[in-house]
Amino acid sequence: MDAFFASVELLRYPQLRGLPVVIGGRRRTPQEGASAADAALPLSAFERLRNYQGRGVITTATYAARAFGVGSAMGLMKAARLCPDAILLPVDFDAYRRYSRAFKDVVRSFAPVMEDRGIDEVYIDFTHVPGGQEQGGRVLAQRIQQGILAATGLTCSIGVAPNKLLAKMASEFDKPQGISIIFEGDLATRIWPLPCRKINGIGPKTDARLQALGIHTIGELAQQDVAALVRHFGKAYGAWLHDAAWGRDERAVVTASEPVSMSRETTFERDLHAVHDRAELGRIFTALCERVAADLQRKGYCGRTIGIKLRYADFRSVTREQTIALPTQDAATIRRAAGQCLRRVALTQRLRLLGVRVGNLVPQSEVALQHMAAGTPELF
DNA sequence: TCTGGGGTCCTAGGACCC
DNA sequence: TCTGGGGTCCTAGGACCC
Repeated sequence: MDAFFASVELLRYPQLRGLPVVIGGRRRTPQEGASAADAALPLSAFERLRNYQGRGVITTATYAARAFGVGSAMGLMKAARLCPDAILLPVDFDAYRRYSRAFKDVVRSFAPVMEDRGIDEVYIDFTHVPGGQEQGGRVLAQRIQQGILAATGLTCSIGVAPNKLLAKMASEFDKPQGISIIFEGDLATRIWPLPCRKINGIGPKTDARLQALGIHTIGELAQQDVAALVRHFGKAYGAWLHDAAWGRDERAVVTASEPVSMSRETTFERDLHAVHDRAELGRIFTALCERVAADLQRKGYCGRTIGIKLRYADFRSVTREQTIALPTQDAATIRRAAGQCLRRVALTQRLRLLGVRVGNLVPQSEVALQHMAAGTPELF
């Protein structure tokens, strides 16, 4: 989806169309849900980025804002210097999730073999869709774009290719509202000139290491000896880098999967000290455990591995986890295990973030009997 | 001007078992 | 006297993605 969060916001605030708008920072509270009247709010009613104080990053920026050099993951204070007049909107995940479901429903109505890749992205297997091969897939891609636009008012960009790796790259060739089709024979002309960082799976760390080796483009990566890549990056990742540079990817489109973990974390408005701010930290900690427990209950899962995450003021992170005998979705049980984890870390430095995670998940239907047998149905 | 929140997967060492 | 070869599970950290 094109600038997904920002595009959803523009649907309810059409008066912001064409203006620099960034989404980020504070979460929208339920009382702040936009009403029909908001569509007519005067521009002066919107908060400007220059007035923002505090922590937080941009999750999405409109294309008008991107022209100022602001973009995803950038700190809001930095963005405020680049574009002080930009309008700042708090995130509203409930709204984005509704639109996410809506566009995925449209996709599935055309092509049922769809893999969910988060809130604004999917992979689709066209192979067996009637008419999917017309004009190399362009006809079906156009129909999907039109269907999504009609159902949601949102635009998207589609890449069509022989595999997921290339399709993902192709989807970024012509944003917004583009369709790009890549054939195997296009590798040298359309993929190899791109920077290595464009490969989904090469992040900032690997990119820096590649650059240090004098490898900047995918074509340069492709020319490397596999053995040399394996020496530098390990057996599995080195071989994968070479395959990726040659456009090789055999992964299937996976239509269903079970969650592995659920977590909640929060960055404090100011750094907190374990002793000095003990009461406040304790309240936040318990609330995080309750939120994870509520998530598990709502989605029908229990987990055996309870963990915490801390981020110190200097941004170092540590994690601790503990695996308990029986999977749980009970807030007090999670709180107890997480509390034991917390006792195993040094708390002399100020903290900026605290998180609670439950892993090793199993569907709750598989757990009830275990707790009955153990005589602990209340901890289930 | 410090840098969100929710995830997945991988690695590597140690415990423990057969 | 020093020393097998699997295998699984647990833990901590890190890279990466949306």
